[in-house]
Amino acid sequence: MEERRYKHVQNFLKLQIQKGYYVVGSYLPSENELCSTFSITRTTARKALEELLKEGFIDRQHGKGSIVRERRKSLGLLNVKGFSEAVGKDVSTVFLQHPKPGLWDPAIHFTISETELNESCVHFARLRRVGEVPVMIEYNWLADTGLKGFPGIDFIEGSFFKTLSQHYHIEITGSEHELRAENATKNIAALLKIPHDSPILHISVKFHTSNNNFFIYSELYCNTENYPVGNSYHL
Amino acid sequence: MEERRYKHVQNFLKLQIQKGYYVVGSYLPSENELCSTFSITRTTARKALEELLKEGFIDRQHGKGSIVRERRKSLGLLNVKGFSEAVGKDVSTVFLQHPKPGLWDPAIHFTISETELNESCVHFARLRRVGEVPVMIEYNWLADTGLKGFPGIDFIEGSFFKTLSQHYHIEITGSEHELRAENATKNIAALLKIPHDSPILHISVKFHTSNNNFFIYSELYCNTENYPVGNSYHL
DNA sequence: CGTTTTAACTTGTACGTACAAGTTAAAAAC
DNA sequence: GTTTTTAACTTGTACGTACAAGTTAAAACG
Repeated sequence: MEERRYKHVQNFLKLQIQKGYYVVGSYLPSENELCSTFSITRTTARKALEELLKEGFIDRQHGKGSIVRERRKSLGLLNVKGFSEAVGKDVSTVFLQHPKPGLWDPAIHFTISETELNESCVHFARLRRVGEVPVMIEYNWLADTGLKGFPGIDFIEGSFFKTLSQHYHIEITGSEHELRAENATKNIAALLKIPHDSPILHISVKFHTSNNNFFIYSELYCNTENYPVGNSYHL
Repeated sequence: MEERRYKHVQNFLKLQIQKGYYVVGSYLPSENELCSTFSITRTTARKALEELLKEGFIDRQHGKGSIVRERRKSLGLLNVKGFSEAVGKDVSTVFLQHPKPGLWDPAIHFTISETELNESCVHFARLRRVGEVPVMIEYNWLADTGLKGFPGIDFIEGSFFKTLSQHYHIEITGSEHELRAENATKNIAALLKIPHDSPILHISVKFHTSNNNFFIYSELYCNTENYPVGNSYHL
């Protein structure tokens, strides 16, 4: 069975974007250019671009072209409000634990499949601050299969997802969340520099990726007193 | 300027679904049927159906047809896990305040536009329980313009959104959330039957609708001890 | 009667054409 | 030199055709 023509063009362009040949804000080739370079009709070229639009890689502008965009914004991911995308970028991230092989932790709230349990896992933890104030602790686990040479490389622009995309061409395709309000444990309270038993927001996340059967698990602990967690969804 | 042909078909089918002429699980007319009834080509019929798919009204199945689906599931809305969609449906909702004209409440976290402030608003509040255990309190506000005869009608299947869709053909098109972990106030604690100062999850929501400039504001207070709040997003 | 084949449906992909509509920069008019 | 017009691009809509591929029930076969 042969790969669909539109799928071929779609994957070609996606790879170019992932590799950084087209930076955010730049324009992809026009529909007619794609037609001649791939020997296809506009119907097929349009279908490929339409799919990239659905996946959140591009925006399309009538009369102008297809513009590469920050994909993260198309995902309904939770984010600390006024964090990372905020204007005042006095935001810092420190590693509590650099990526390192380890064991699947019982702290993970989502159910881990048999296949994953049989593999070894990589763990890392980070603390995120606004100014000098710590606002979030983030524990992450993932199966270390397929990501050759992973624990040992630096994150591109400090972003794990960006590294996953550019180095391994793996994209986030979805996520599941579980939200709980809890009293901070002694450990968490100390790291967030808040009184013991302060209310904190505990978020358990299971990220789905373009690589089937490969998931990323995160447990987040947020001090929402000054920086609430935000989320937005639009059709 | 004339309405686009595909848009006409799209809106026609959408209205049929909203009015309940096509129930969830039933099939829409096939592409070829749409072609003959509307005197259009398959390209146009497909475009209309493709749009309904994007909006979450239908699923499409190769070789079978377009099936009407529960739209809620396509929206990245927060929901109480094991609630409403759960198997054991011993779930109940009681009104703390039936829909009634009132004032815009300062408890609303999102900014309310000038236009909205100049209009009067409708308020209602509900308590949701699993068995005998209260798990969530929900305060809602909306501008009462356009929804003629609203405060006074019963909710269809107890759902405000379903009522909005079937009676007024207004759909939820997106939402913004702000999440906070807080200590329960005396009032909230009493309603949720939990000790004063227990940690609760406070969610502020601004729903966007198909009716531009019309929003719904909610403030939710959840006891997540036994029923965490869930959310899932898929491409 | 039970199985296999066929035929008639469905949606999916891909071809080609034509014109509408938004954008932009060069050419023409003033 | 400034403004207006035009022309050359872009994407959007809509036409029509053909075949591929998934689904299902009736027809043919054993």
